[in-house]
Amino acid sequence: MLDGPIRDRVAERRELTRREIIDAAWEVAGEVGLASLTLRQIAAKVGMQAPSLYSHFESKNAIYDEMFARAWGDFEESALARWANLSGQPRLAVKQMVRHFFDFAVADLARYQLMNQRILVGFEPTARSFAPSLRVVERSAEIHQAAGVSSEDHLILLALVSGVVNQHFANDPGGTTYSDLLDRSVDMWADAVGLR
Amino acid sequence: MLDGPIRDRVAERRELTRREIIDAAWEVAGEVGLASLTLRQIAAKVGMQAPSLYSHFESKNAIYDEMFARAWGDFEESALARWANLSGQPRLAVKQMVRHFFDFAVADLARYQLMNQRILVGFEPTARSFAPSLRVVERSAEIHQAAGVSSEDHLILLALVSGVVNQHFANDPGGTTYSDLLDRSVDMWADAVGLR
DNA sequence: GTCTATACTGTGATAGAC
DNA sequence: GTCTATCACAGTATAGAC
Repeated sequence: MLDGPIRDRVAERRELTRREIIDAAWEVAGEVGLASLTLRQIAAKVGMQAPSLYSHFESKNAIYDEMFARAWGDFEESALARWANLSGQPRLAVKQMVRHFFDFAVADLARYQLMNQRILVGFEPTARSFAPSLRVVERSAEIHQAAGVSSEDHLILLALVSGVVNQHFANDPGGTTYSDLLDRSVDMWADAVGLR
Repeated sequence: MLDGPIRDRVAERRELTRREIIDAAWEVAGEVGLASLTLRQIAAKVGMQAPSLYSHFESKNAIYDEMFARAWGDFEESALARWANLSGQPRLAVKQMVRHFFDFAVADLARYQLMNQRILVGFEPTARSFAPSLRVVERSAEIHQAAGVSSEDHLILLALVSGVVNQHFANDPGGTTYSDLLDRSVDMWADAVGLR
């Protein structure tokens, strides 16, 4: 006999379908915008009728919630992996963290809006979906505190980076203007807070 | 006989009604969010039936466009008035400009979203409505150039300020966390660019 | 210029057959 | 679990009486 827990093929299949739906939702969001995405569009993309989605998600907001959780979960995963071996030079380490966030944010407008802006009116992420986001900010705060950065200055760094991302999307999406400005921005901040 | 052009009472009345509608639209936007505002809600607020709005605006986007123009027009008016007598000390002058923008932005989320973020999917401001926005940025660039600030550093300042506003709305709307951080943020930037 | 009436489309969501 | 059929409602927009 085989050891270990018995695989639950039904649950696995269900989870796979949920993932398919979320992937389709991201595709649609990229095409028509996060706010104008409709259940019918998602269903069409995944080869279902719209009502069938309700076998997998109890509402449209539940889909948004899963998208939110997945987006922050993905970022957390990639971030924690990188942050485990940052440069020993604090300034360089910060630049690495910032660059990673910038690249991740800029890669997908809809995802960035869902993760970091309040553009969906009726939607509030559940506590469960919000958890990865909290962990990432917390971990970033710890790293900066260890480097001697005050919590206020940490907030300013986050504001600066989010601002550069915003300006990128607003004024030069697809261009490199703000990507080119990123390192200088961080240097300014690092100089001011006295980071080696 | 009286001199001067004859008043056009009809046109005046029309313009007044348009203004009433835009004011009502801002009220509704503040209540339900910029994107979920409906013509029926605006009409109800102004004491009309929804179709009657089409006597004054040719579409919903035309209403958004007028809101956009009015918002930037208002900011331009108040900004140019202040910028005419800025402090002679460059750093203080920048702080005054930034503080004014921050206060204006933070006073109204819906207005800020319309002015500075792309949250409405089908909407693009017309060239006419976009003009005040361009003039403001242009004037700001001139002032900073006169103070010896490079155009790159000017862009970084704009990013920084927009980032602080964003973090305010995202993390502490109604609070003073980011308002309190604003001066220190600008000082960091001013130190880095060597502003007196 | 404003009204009533209405057209038409699209939305999220539900019921029940299979 | 997916389907068809349908609901109730809101969306923008137009026609025509007054």
